[in-house]
Amino acid sequence: MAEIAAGVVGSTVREVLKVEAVREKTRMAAFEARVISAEEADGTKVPAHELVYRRLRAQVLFGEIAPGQAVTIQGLTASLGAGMTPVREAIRRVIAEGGLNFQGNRRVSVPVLNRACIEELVFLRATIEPELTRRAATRLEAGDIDWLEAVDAEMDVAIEAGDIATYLKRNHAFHSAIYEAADAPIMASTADRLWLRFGPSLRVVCGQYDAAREPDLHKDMLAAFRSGDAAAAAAAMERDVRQGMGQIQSALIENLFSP
Amino acid sequence: MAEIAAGVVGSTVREVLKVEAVREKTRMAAFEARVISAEEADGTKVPAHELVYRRLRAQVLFGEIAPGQAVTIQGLTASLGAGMTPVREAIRRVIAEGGLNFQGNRRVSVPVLNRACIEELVFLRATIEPELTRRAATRLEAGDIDWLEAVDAEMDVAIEAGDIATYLKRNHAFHSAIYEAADAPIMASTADRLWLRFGPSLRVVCGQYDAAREPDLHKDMLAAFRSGDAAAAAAAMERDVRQGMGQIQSALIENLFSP
DNA sequence: CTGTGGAAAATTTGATCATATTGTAGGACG
DNA sequence: CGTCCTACAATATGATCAAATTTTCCACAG
Repeated sequence: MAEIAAGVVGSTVREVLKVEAVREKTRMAAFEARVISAEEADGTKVPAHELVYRRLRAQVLFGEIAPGQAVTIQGLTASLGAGMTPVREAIRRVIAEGGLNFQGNRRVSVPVLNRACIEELVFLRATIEPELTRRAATRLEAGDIDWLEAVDAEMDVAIEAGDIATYLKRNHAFHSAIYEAADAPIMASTADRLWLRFGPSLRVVCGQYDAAREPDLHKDMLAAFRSGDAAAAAAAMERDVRQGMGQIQSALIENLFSP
Repeated sequence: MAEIAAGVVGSTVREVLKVEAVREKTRMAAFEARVISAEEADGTKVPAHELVYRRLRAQVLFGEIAPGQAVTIQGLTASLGAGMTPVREAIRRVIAEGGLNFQGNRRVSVPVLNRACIEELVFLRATIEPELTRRAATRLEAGDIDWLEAVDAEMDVAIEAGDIATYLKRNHAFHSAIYEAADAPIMASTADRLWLRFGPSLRVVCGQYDAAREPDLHKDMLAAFRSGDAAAAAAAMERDVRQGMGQIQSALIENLFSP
């Protein structure tokens, strides 16, 4: 065990992650590369603690670490090839964002959603995200909407192909881009933090429900953006939020006694 | 400087803070001691990084560090007598909560509010905090309301005496207790994080406006709690939020060009 | 003879620190 | 005015200590 760890630690996190960072020319690829790459878009170096944070956050957000599963410092130092200090800082950040739970006995794990939490999340999301959408609607330019449409199309392809990982990433990218466009950093970070709470459960839901049967509210939103109808876009976002959270709630109620 | 730091570092943060923790029998004292003490209420030890975090958070929240002022790791290791690792983790946590700003050139400072931020905060607070109050109203018991009333009374005394530090702490304690009583952890943590954003500016406001001239909405809230009128309590909270944020906005507009 | 309970050792994991390395800012110098 | 240099602060590592969990093993009752 010690020998294995020593072997991994030999190469820095920067080198390990550089290999993964497949740089492409499309905007989407650049968007994803930002999570993994050792360099920022402008070429400045990204510190290790930041890289570890982004990787860890993505792992939680996209359900790579299952709800209830424990996260250990030493496990991350081994799997990411980083030192203890950066890993520690990354974990603390994600805990502060609600993506991880700090149990009293100094154990850290991914929180498990219960019914009360879902109700809270529905209230918060249904309040904040439509407002962000309303603001974004007045600021999005044609090129931005084109990109949103492309992301949404990639999402549909992923659904068709049963590629859950890509579906989750594109779905988040779609929403996240709208929040960024709203030019309201506090609300955007608040909304993004909520995603960290229900993200881990989304993957569980995916296998259970046929999303294709529900109306596609992303399309409504895009149409509203095109016609500059902020109220309609906000309304579509609220329905999208309620639809998604409803699916999580249904799935969790069924699985309530079957972990 | 190095000599001074060395002198302080000799004693651990635990010992330094233990001295400050004047344990009393009143609930308010216990409430405050929790921030500083080296032991939890049940006697379990609190790790240094947690203590540093609480201290730092309080310093930001109550304006002991002014908006715009820089925060350095080494400064905190010296002033709190802790090692670098715990300080580092605490800073990351507060940054993740929005109480500190991580500037690209690896500088950390207390963010300065601008008009756009205040508008965001008004929207979020005016949405979330009344909802928390509504929930709290159905759960607060007579003893809890008694305590809230006592805290509010202490706040009035502090205002009368011109003791801004105590005023800010009691005001926060009043709101914080309501949020905790709402039994909605996600919403409560969201609301508490927002306080971290405008807290530093509250102290600036205090010197400028005569709060006594505005209607005392805490009293309305308490009356609504007593009569079990959740809607009235929520309405009072919303007015209280708008009143407070309005004062900040007025003060900042005046001082806009006079730092 | 076997299964259960509990205590103690062993292992894993977390917390903290001292120190080496790296990057940045601001001043000195051409 | 731009470039280089120095001092300082942040980043990152591995070592060390402490806490908690897991495993092991033995005694004893059934």
